[in-house]
Amino acid sequence: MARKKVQLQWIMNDTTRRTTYKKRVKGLMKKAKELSILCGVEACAIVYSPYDPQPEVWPSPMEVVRVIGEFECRPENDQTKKRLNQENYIRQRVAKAKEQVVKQQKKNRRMELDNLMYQCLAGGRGLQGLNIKELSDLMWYIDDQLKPISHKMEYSHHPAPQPGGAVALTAVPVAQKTPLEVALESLENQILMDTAPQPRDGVVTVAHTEGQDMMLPVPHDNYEDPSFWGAPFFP
Amino acid sequence: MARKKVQLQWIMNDTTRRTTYKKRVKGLMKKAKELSILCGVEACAIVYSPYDPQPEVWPSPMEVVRVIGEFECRPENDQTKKRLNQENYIRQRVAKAKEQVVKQQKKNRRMELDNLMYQCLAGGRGLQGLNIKELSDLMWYIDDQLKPISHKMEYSHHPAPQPGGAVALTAVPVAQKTPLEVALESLENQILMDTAPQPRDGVVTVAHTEGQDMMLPVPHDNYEDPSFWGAPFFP
DNA sequence: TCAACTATTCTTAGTGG
DNA sequence: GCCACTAAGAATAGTTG
Repeated sequence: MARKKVQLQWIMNDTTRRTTYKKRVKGLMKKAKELSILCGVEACAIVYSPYDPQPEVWPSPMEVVRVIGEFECRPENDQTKKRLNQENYIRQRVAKAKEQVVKQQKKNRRMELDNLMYQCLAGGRGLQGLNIKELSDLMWYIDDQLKPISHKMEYSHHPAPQPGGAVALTAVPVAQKTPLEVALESLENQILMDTAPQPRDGVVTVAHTEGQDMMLPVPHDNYEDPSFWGAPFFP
Repeated sequence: MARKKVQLQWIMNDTTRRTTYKKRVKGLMKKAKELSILCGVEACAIVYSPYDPQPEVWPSPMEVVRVIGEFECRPENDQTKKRLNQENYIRQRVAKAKEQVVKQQKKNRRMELDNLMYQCLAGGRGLQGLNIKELSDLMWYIDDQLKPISHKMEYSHHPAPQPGGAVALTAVPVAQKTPLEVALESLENQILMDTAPQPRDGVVTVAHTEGQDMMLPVPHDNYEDPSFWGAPFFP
C-alpha cells in the first residue's frame, strides 16, 4: 500500500498481480515466523498459486505436515461445540497429554537431525569433500530443521507453568547423548566456521581441539539459540 | 512495532505476550485473506496457542482441511530437473537422508502415541472408568493416529523401490519395545474391540491373547517401512 | 483483562533501471 | 522478468482509561 489505498479485490493486471503475490507471500511468511517466535506458538501457512508449481509453505514442508497432523487430530475442528460437555472433557484430557508429548517430540527431533547429519556426512565424501556451496545448502537445510526447536527453546525460558497437577510421565525411554552426537555437534560447528565470512552478532563460534572428544565451550543448549541459526539464512 | 524496535525473540512477559499474540494473529489472518483475494490464490493458516483451546485458523476449519488435503496429495517435488549438477547432487543426498529420518520420525510418532495413551489412562480414571462415549472419542483419536499405518498396509504390497545403494545407517539408538508398550498396545486393541461398531476399512484390528505378551499380527518393523509412511506425507 | 489511542516501525504499491 | 528505491498506508508496542 503506497501512494494509493488498494482495494480489496482481485487484481486484474497479470504482472501486477504476480508482483504483489510475491511480495505479499514473503510478508505473510515473515509474519507467521514472527508470531511463532514472539509468542512461542506453533503455526503453519500454506499458499497455492498458479505461479509456483509447489505451494509456498512455512515453516517447512516437514513441519507443515506435522502441524497439519495435529490439526487433523483435533476432531473439534468444527467449533460448533464449545460447550464443556462429556465429549469435550475427554478431548481436553487428550490435549493436555499431548502437551507432554511435545516435549518428547522435540527431543526426538534433535535425534532426527543428528541422524540426518550423520547420513549426510558418513554417506558422502565427508565434510572435507564438500565445497562452500554444498556446505551452504546443508546449512540451509539444517537451519530449516532447527527452526521449530529454536522456537521451542525460546518458549522454554519462562518458569514452565506446567499445567497444574499433570505429572510428566515418561513412558518412552529417552536416548542419552552419545559420543557420536557430540562429534556431530562439532561438525556442525565446523560448517559454521568454514562458511561464515566473519563472526556475526549472535553467532556462537567455537574452538575445537583435536581428537574424538571435542569439547564444546558453550552448553549444548546454545545450539538451539534462535539468533544462532535463524538470522543468516532466514532474515 | 511502535516506539521501539522489537527483538525477534520470545516475549518473556506473560501479559505482553498474550496481547501481542492476539494482535498479531488477527493481523496474520487479515494478511492471509488479503493475499487470497488480491491474487486469487488459495491459502490457509493455522496457529496453535496456549491461549485458545481451539487453533486459530483461516479461512475456516472446513477450508483448511480441504487445502491441507491438496497439499498432502501434491504429486512430487520438481522431478523435472533431472540434471545431476552440483547443486542437485547435494540436494539429492539431503533428500535421501530425509527419507531415513522419516523412518525414525514415524517410529517416534508411535512412541508418542503410546505415551499419549499412557497419559490418558494412567493420568485419569483408567480404561475401566471410561464410559462408552469417552471410549468412542478416544477411539476416534487413536484411529486418526493409526491412519497412516493403515495406508502403509495398503502400500506394503508393492516391491518397495528403495533408492539404490542407500545404506540405512542408524546413528540414533532406537528404543526397544518395552513391556509397557506391549501393554499399551493391548489397551488400544481393547478400545478398538470395545467400541468399534464394525471393522472399518484401513483400520488394523488385532486379536489379543491374555497376559502381558500380546502379539501384533504384523511385524513391528513394518512401521518403519518407508514405502509405507513415505508416500502420503512426503510426496 | 480489555479496548482505544497514538507514535513509531513495517509493509508494500508504484516507479525506474 | 528481476532488482532497488521510496513514500503512502498499514500494523502494532506501549500507553492510558
